Formats: sequence, C-alpha cells, structure tokens
Amino acid sequence: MNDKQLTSILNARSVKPTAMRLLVLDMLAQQEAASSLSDLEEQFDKVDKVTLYRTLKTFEQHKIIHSIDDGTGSAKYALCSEGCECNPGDLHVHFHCQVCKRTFCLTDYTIPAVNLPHKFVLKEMNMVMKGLCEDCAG
Amino acid sequence: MNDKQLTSILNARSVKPTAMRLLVLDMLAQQEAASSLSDLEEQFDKVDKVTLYRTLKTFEQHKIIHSIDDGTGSAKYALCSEGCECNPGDLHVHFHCQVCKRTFCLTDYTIPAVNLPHKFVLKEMNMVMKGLCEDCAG
DNA sequence: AAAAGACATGCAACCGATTTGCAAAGTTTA
DNA sequence: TAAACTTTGCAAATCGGTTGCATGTCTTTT
Repeated sequence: MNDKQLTSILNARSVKPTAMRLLVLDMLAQQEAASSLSDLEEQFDKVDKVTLYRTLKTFEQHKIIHSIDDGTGSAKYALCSEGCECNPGDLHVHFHCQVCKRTFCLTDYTIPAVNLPHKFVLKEMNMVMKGLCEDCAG
Repeated sequence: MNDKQLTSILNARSVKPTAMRLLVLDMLAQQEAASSLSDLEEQFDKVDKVTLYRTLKTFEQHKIIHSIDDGTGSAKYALCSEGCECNPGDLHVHFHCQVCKRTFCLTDYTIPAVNLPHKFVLKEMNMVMKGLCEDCAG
C-alpha cells in the first residue's frame, strides 16, 4: 500500500497521519497473521515500545485495527476491514496455530449466533479456535 | 458439600485430599461465578497466593476445574462437571458481565461448530460472550 | 522408632506484558 | 512568534503469573 492509501485510511478514521503511524499501519498491512506488540517491536528494531503501544491503542480506539485475545497472554492486532464498527455482527473467528504460534483472522468465518439465557444482553464476543494451521498440518 | 463428598471428588481424580485442597475445592464449589486467583485469595485472607496457585494448577491438570480466559487478563476457574475430559465436545460458552465483572459458565450452551478452512485441524476452542448478565440488565 | 523418600506448603524473588508519569519534540492556532 | 496541544521517548511502576528453594508433613522402608 502506498502512502496515499495509508494516509486516507487514517484520515477516514480521524487519526492524524504522523510518520510513525504510517509506518506502523504499513507494517500491519503487510502481515499475513495478527501481530503482537513485541512482534512489531522486533520488525522495526528502532522504535520505542511505548510509542508503538500507544499507536496501537489509538488505532484500536478508532477502529483501524482490532485486538485479538488468542489466549497466549499477549494481545495480537490486525487491520479491521473497511467500515468495520467492531460490532458483534462484524466479528469473525480467529485461529491460533499451536505449532507456528501464528494467529489468523478467518474473516470469512463469522461467529455463529448463540442463544443466551433470558435477559442476558450481548455486547461483544470472542471466539478463538486452536490447533494446526494449514501450513503446519502438512 | 461435606468433606466426604469433597474428598471423593479429589480421590476420583487421584489428587491427595489435603486440608488446603479440601478448603479450596469447597470454596470453588460454593461460587456462583468463576473465580480468579485473587478472588480466592481475598476470600480466604490467610493463604499464600503461590500455594493457591499451585493448588489450582493441580486441580486443572486433573480436570477437577477448568480455566477460563474471559479476556480480562486474569484467568478464572470453575468446577468441571463430573466426568468432564475438557475435550472440544465438553466445552461450553462463557459469559462475562461488563458491569458486575463476573464470569459465568453457561454449561447448557455448547459452543456451536464452525467449519474451518481446508486442512486446519481443531484441537481447542474458546468462546466468550460479553455484555450484561441477568442481574445487571435489570 | 529412626531414616529416607516423596510430596505439599510458604516465602522471596523473577518474568513478561502492559500501563503510567513526565519531560522533550513537533504541530497547530491565535 | 508565542501559547496550546499533540505526539514521542525514556524510566519506572503495576499486575498476573511463575520459579527456586527451604521447610514442613506424611508415608514407606529398614
């Protein structure tokens, strides 16, 4: 993705396109799997972890990325699809490979509806499947 | 539950019924919602956190309890149903209330099946719903 | 019963991920 | 340009989870 495209993603979400942010957004856009804070930190090797952290928080608040709790103890981040509002209906399943440790967004696999007990109100949902990804299943 | 019942649960899973373990198991059995390590620590007020931690680990390994990752950053624990083997088929949905912060096992709500992409192998699953529980929805 | 072994408990300290405080640098606005 | 605000960088705290190691307890063996 070129700078113009990246900038317009940020603008669309009212986030000022600073150099740092464009860099991080670009990096995220290149990833096949969701990235943790430390994944990103390693890839850049010159950026401050806290700045990275705050950049991700800003992105998350503005629904540029969503965070994924895959149960490994470190949050992963991945780009939201265009116009995503992170509502239960927008949510997809995530898959964590126990071998290569990568976590994928299965964007084509929406979380199936579950009836809740009477009176419970659903706001958010998280569904993570774990096992072997296609590369590791062989 | 009386001591005899508690002891037999432990024996059934080959865990030596020490005083500590009976105490913790009893406490867990009394809970309506899943408990974190610190929840339990507060309830007892005289036990060492590490001992509690190791007790829970032992219980978990022997499938007396299961741990729940509700996304809050602290693991919750709840009793397994009798004979539970913690296989994907045994799994139920969990619900975390964003108001009262309690996490419940919805044991009657099994996790719906999701087709995975070709070649992916499923080993484990986690599904957490978040929102308002019946008490907080009002 | 004494000694040996095995497991359980308690305390201190560490670890990794995340978060906060605060000062410095960069931008925007009056 | 100066004041006001935002972003960035570094240090350090917090928090949940975990390990090492000494001590205590219980069981088994001699």
